[in-house]
Amino acid sequence: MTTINSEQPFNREVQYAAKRRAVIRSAAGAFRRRGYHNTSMVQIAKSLGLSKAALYYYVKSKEEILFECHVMMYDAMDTAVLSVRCKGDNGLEKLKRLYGAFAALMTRDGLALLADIDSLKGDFQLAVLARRGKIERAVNRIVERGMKDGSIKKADPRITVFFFMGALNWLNVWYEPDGRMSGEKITEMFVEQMSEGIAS
Amino acid sequence: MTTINSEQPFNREVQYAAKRRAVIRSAAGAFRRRGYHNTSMVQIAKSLGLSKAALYYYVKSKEEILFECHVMMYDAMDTAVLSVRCKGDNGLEKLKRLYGAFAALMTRDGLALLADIDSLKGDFQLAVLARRGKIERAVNRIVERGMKDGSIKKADPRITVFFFMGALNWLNVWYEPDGRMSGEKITEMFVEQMSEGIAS
DNA sequence: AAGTATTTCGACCCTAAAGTCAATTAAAGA
DNA sequence: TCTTTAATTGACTTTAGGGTCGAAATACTT
Repeated sequence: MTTINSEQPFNREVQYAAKRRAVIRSAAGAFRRRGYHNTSMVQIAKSLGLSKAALYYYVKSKEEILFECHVMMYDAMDTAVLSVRCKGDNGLEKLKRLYGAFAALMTRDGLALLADIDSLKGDFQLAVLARRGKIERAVNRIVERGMKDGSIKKADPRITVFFFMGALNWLNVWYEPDGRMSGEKITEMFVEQMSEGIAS
Repeated sequence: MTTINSEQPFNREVQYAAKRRAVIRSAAGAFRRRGYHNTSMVQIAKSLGLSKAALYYYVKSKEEILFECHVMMYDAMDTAVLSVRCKGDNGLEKLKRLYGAFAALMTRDGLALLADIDSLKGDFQLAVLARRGKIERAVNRIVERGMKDGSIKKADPRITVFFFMGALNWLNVWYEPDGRMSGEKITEMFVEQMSEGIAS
């Protein structure tokens, strides 16, 4: 049973999981570029050199792929929130680092913050809404903290957050990895722009 | 032929055009709320008290509806650009008024700046891309002008425009006409936020 | 090499929803 | 009231694309 292989990275489960992740990531890119409904399972399959049927060996449904795309992004965002929380900067500094981390997820890691939440039904949608709410609250908390400690100018935190998170979302739509401007540069400029708009 | 009726607003052509516009507007709202692909022709029809077949008396296809939604918005934006151009303010003031006008189109007039451009094929898509480009260039020009006259701080104008236009786009997603905050208030705060981020 | 488990595929099924049409109803004009 | 044209419909056709299945291929184990 438990041979030496199960300790190595190339046992069955690990490979299965890796391929599954590849499916999700590839689909995420296609969804970002063309949208969920304009991307067929056949297209996703072909871009991986597979047939459509093979896809269903790794995934239960197209909706599940979309769900996992969201989960992947929110996992990464949660991590970013965690990594920012501990350090002892003021609100603005925290927010700048967090915002930069978010932007980097898109420009560097190829993740996408998909808006397509209405294409998810029932529990899938509820779960994603819950995670989005969690992130939103975390960002709100940092902004409020910044308003208290005087590093961020006072305003309605919800609108402030909607504003610069909206800008980030739009990045999904127009950003092309091979564009003339590098992801790092864009990230940097976004942080700058956000920060200039809210610093007191 | 040309009876007195054709001078009145209730002749045939005018009514036809009005109903057609009603179809587009109603669909635009549904597209904004649930997305293009999550809205069926039957839903659009029922929300107007019509059958699906009747819809096709006013419209050639679902894609045409989406196209007209875009056109309606870009017409309104073009008008806003025109109305801002003549007056002799500096770049920042022009931009503030334009941005406010854009936001008002969404919060007051129920128009939507739909992102769903990939659901349009061929000439439809080309036409919309052309109009989007035109608006983008107009906004860019104002920003550049503002950077020249010193009212807007120097930076890459393209990124700057993407940034605050993205925020505007995101408004489509979260704004609900019956929400706790009024459209006027939101518009005002958006202008403020944008302006703070770019004024020199 | 044989046997077993995993992975992949071609061909098919099924359904939601776009789109059509002949027939009916409502409205306008005489 | 009769005629003509506009507006609307129920019932139908079509199709894209998600999802299934049993068989074939490939990879692993002994």
